[in-house]
Amino acid sequence: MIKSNDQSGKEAQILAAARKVFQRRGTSGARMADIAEQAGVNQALLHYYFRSKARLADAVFLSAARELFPPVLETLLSDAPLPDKVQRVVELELDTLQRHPYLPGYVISELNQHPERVAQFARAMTGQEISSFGPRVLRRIGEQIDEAVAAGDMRSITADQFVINLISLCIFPFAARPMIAALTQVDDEGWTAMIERRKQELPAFFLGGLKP
Amino acid sequence: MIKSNDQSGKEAQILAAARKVFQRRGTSGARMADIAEQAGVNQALLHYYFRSKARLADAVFLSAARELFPPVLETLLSDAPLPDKVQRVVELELDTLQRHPYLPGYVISELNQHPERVAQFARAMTGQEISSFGPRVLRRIGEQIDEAVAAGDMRSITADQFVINLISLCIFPFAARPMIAALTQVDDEGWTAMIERRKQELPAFFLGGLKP
DNA sequence: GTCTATATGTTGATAGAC
DNA sequence: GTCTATCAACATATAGAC
Repeated sequence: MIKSNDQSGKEAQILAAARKVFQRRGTSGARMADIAEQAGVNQALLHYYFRSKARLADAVFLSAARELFPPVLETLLSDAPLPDKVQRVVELELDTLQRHPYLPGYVISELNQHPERVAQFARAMTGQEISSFGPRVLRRIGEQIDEAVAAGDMRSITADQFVINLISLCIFPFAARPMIAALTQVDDEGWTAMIERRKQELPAFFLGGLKP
Repeated sequence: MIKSNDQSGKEAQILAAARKVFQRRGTSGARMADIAEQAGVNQALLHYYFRSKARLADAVFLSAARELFPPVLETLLSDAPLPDKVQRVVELELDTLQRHPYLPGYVISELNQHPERVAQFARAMTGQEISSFGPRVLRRIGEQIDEAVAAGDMRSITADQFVINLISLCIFPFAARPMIAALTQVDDEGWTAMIERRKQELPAFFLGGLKP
């Protein structure tokens, strides 16, 4: 009965509020006062639960990083044929990002501005060290590429360029949404429509780029 | 003889230092003291020349935004055939970003975290309003796509998806460099090599994705 | 124009009542 | 566990000498 009075879920409220504020303002731009207000609690309570801004920021970053990549990496590691994987990754990622539009920009900012985040990111990819996971994915994709190339179904491409191209096409539009929206002059509805079209067209575009 | 004593170029020194610090730390993360130190001048001098941190940050952002996009947009607007444009944009952008690796992450951060930047960005695209420039580029590309489709050289694709795909493939790897480097476990040399390969392979990949 | 010294304002964090 | 009040540290900005 240690945290008896926390059925109200203050801790969860705080974390949710922190997610919102950190993702919009970045770690340095976020204010503890704003988080407290957003959570509807007193600022002192943030420190009671999370001790410091840095720790709270760590918690938020970790959960964000875990949301962004592991599902994709697991899909890429599965036994499905390559074209199916592409199809699934596009759907999975675009769906996730439509629900969490600020995630990519936030993760990119953090990773660029706070070097220590890189190691945290690596650990967040899975329980294990990235040293095993990243390369394992790339090896698996590489094998499948080799098969497809041997069968005459695909031009040769390195596994890392394959993966980089795929996630670039999925994630960048969300990270750069303000730019793109300005350039193409679309409002929120137009944006949603554009993303929906993208879900359908992207797999064909991506796989077409690899035809022999 | 108003700024007689500025042949030493203190103002330029400050701006250069500010660029460096803002691009690495973001607007909120950057410290005026760090900029002063980096520039080798006193902190009061920053205010003498730029009045406030906000104005200095504006100057830096503007120059960064101007470096990132206008050359690409002008290339896309030119009279060259579509495949040539793709080739040129890839070279141009990858070269620029190799020289300024932090640019994409910085611009993305700013645009996501500071809403007022969006309007500044729009103006920075060219002397004119983006309201004329962005759509003009898209219209021109759209025409060329239509021609290629009519000639049976290309699958149909909207002009905005065309441009989004192209800049995604060029810019994202730099914005997400820490992620990608962690995933693929490449060091600085490996990174450079990967980008060089990319310059050669990307145009074919991109155009291949549009074959009928 | 450029510096030192200092004022002013924020912000993260703690003490202590309830 | 949760709050109010307050502290200590830092960051931006200004005053004023040179």
